[in-house]
Amino acid sequence: MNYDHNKIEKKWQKRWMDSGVFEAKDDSDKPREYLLIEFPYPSGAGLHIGHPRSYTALDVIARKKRMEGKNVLYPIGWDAFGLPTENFAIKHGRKPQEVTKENTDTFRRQLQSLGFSFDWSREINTTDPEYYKWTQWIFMQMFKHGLAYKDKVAINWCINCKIGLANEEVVGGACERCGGEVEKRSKEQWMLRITQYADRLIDDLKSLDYIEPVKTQQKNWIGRSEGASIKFSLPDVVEEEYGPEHAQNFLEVFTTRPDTVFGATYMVIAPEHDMIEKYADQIENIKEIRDYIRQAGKKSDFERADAGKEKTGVELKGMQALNPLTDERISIWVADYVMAGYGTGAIMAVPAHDERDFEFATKFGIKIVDVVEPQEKVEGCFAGEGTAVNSDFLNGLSTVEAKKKITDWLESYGIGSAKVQYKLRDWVFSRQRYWGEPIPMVHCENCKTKSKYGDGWLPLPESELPLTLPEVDKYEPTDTGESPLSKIEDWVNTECPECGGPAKRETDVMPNWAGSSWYFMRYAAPKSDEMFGVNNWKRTEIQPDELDHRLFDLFEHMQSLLGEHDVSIWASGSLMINGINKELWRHMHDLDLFVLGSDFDKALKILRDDGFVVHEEDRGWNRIEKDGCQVELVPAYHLSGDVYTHLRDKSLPPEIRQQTLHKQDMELSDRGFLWGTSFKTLSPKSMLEHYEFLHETFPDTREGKEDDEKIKFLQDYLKSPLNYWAPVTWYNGGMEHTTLHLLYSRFWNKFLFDIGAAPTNEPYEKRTSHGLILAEDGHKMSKSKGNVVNPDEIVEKFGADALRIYEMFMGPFEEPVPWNMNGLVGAKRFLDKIVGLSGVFVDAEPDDVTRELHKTIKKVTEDIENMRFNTAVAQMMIFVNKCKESGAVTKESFEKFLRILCPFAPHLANELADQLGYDGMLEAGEWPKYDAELVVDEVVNIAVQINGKLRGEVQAAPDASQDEVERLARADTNAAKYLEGDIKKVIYVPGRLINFVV
RNA sequence: GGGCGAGUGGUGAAAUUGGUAUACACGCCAGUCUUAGGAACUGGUGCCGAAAGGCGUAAGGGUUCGAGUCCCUUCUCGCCCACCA
Repeated sequence: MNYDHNKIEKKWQKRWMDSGVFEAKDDSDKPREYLLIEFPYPSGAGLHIGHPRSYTALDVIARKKRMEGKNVLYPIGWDAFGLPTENFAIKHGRKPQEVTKENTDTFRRQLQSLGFSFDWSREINTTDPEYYKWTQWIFMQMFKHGLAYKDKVAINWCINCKIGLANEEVVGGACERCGGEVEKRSKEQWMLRITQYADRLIDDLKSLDYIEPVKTQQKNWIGRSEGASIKFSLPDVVEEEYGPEHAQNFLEVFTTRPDTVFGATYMVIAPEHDMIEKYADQIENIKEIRDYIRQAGKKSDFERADAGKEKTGVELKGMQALNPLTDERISIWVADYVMAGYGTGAIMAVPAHDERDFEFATKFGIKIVDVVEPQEKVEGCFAGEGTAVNSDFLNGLSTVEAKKKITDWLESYGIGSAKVQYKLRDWVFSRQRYWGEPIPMVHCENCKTKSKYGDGWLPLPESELPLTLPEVDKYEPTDTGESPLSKIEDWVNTECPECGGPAKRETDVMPNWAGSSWYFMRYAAPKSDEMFGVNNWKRTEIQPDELDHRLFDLFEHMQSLLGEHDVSIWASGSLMINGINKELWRHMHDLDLFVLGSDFDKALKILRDDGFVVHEEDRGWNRIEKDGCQVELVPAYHLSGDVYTHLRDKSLPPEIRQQTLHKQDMELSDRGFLWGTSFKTLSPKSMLEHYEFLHETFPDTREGKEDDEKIKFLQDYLKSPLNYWAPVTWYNGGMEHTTLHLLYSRFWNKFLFDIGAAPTNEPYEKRTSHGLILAEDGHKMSKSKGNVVNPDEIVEKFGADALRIYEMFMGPFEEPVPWNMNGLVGAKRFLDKIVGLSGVFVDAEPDDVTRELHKTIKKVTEDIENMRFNTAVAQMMIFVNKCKESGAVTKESFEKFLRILCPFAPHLANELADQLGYDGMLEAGEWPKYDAELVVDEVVNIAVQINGKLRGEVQAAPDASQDEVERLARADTNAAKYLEGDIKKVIYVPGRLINFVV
């Protein structure tokens, strides 16, 4: 029966909006559930038919979870800064602000027409100054913590877009956005030190419920490899000519196979390597080398990376290196198969055990020495693991053993050390564009030497945020690479926040990954002026005194000393609370360090050797002094699961001074990073308990009094919406964001956690991914191909419910599926059939209809949780077919069915329930439960097999005994024919089959 | 070249994870109806065969009473990365 979808869909959308049923409460006795989809970029093209796939999926989950009694947050917003809008605006001579408003209006209307249960009261927009105020605030914190820095780097420059691109935005040597040519340019850029978080970004994946492909892609992207760095000396360099600063002339390389160093018969440096110009006088064929470098520079990364092409290179004449193990002189080559950006930009080449080196050595006739023997003989190059040969004291060792031994050896002679290397690079954060967040930094020549930050760059005072984007008439980028903002003089020229003198603003803006790196937090408190603080807590800027500075330096010095030796240190509780209250400096006086138990003696030795005075105190405590600063060092027996904290008051008995924090308190804790320093951060909840404990036990001590304030802060903090909602419980999005947005936002979240602004170490507990919707021709939908499906037309003709049902039914959620208009017709037909059922009800329905209903409830309930929406819809179709077939269903059964239909087709389900006289909205009702006894059939078909081949079928109860089924099977005339010989064995699977082996 | 994923009717796909292969839907064929609609309804629809039966999950081999599912070899397609030492 056909129904007027347009009329009923509008009606219910209005009711949902007016009643506010989908508005989440910041405080509730119900369990919380935070469901998140990637907020869209409101492009001028309008909503893509692929958007609703992800949105419907989580909408189904959100609606079901609400009916199951959860307090659900399912928010929506706009990731609205970015190039396409800016380019469109330039082309049409309009303001990006206006274009963005139009686009978001269209998107909002389109999304609302699909009936998603978003909490529209929390709608956010990254281009809203009240929003980007906090994006700027976060950047500023990063700067203050040394994670944002300016650096002159070779960047990817898109000639067409006139913009610097992150490595990730260069696809196959071309610009990801416009497909245009990309060249290398050197420019001062703001960089974010994401590499500092590389280890944690990998290690913390373990505890997360992300689908495997996401985890492996992130791991591979970060690309951690463990190996060693080795210094090869350069015997030909004449020391006097290069002065004392060059007394240590060597070429350093990184290798994952230090065990093969005996087979290193030559070395290769990247064309960009600085030793070429440094030793230009020494190199006899410098002209030839420079020619080669020039040619290599002309090639794009893409051409250079073309693995199929033949290797090229030139030998440096007049310079050789010394293999420290064989004492042989080996040649040095420049070749573009070695890249400047990875490791040291130089390698030791072991042609016997590396395919690239093998190819190169074969071409240029360089000696090849086998130093690893494989298990089985192989031809040519062998890159695997085996047994060391021709390697002096390594001979006979396995690859793993040899790596360890040679690394120790290198370390003991000071010519190498174990090293971890990453593929991940720091994040180029500047864009020479207009439509982005202004970077809230000021450059003051006068403060260059005086400021604590050193290079003249100063953050704006927080009170000046947001630094709003000035409205201008012309905002086209320039050929020179200057940002459009640089032309607005009265904006660029400003006062220095430190000395009041003339200063200039930063004119680059942030990339559009910035706003999306923390938006999930903004949803928790979309209008808050105290986003990362609460109530009356004032985040006062405390000026560090001279002692603070010295402590700070000392602390950094210790860190660099210990870090070099791979000794882990954590700062103590006093620093943890500082992470939250920002009153960092005050507590620097009380700084303690925890040192990993097993490394404690080593740490002491290193510090003693460096001139620290170590006073042994009681119970393994050590006070360390240098230059008038004191730091306490405490062994933390982390490996045994406990970490100790302590009180300073020596008059107290030791067992009270030293309180053990149990492992369970540490659950939410994690290693953090502060000024390049590892420390252990407790969760705010553990901290609160800790301070409450101290406060109650020692109310009169100095710390006990201060704890009042801390406790109040933590109590407020724990009540804050951000703390309530974080982390996101389920985040669904595209695989294409795995190594960009998803990684960036994990990085920002970790940083904010470390400084106490975010309550959790990880932003998302669970991550799933949807497949693309392709065009009917199986290709990607694109305007240029003219194969784009318009969602407005679909909603108009078939209705939002039909579109939702179809998108859930079309195939497995995580797989790409081609769009098919006929499939949509089928979905509409299914809905019409339901309307047809709704007419007449019976007082008593057949048993099999009831059983089918309970099976359906069970299957739909389970399938939604596992995102198997296609089979959930199929099962609902089976139920509807069953009802039609038997022509009888009770009102009660049908109503239950409407409740499980509701997440998929909410408009129709509500309309029909309303017609039945259902009181209120289905969304406010309960999710139906199934009766476990009714989900199994009374009688099932049991297959009769002879030697595994199907020969008959009998009916029996699912739990029938083997004897009974065997008897029935023998009575089956068809099967009996095959049962004449000896029966060797009978296999019976209850409710499934019986198999006779004859 | 590396990593991940996938190959099942004419099509999108199911298959309780080792237990009756092709559920559900589309399409197609035949029929009914007329309010010609992107209609509805009924029946049929893996292949060969008149039937009995046989053959069928990319190809080949293996384990098993039994394999779409597990193991080995090969091929094809998709996505991501790509000279990462």
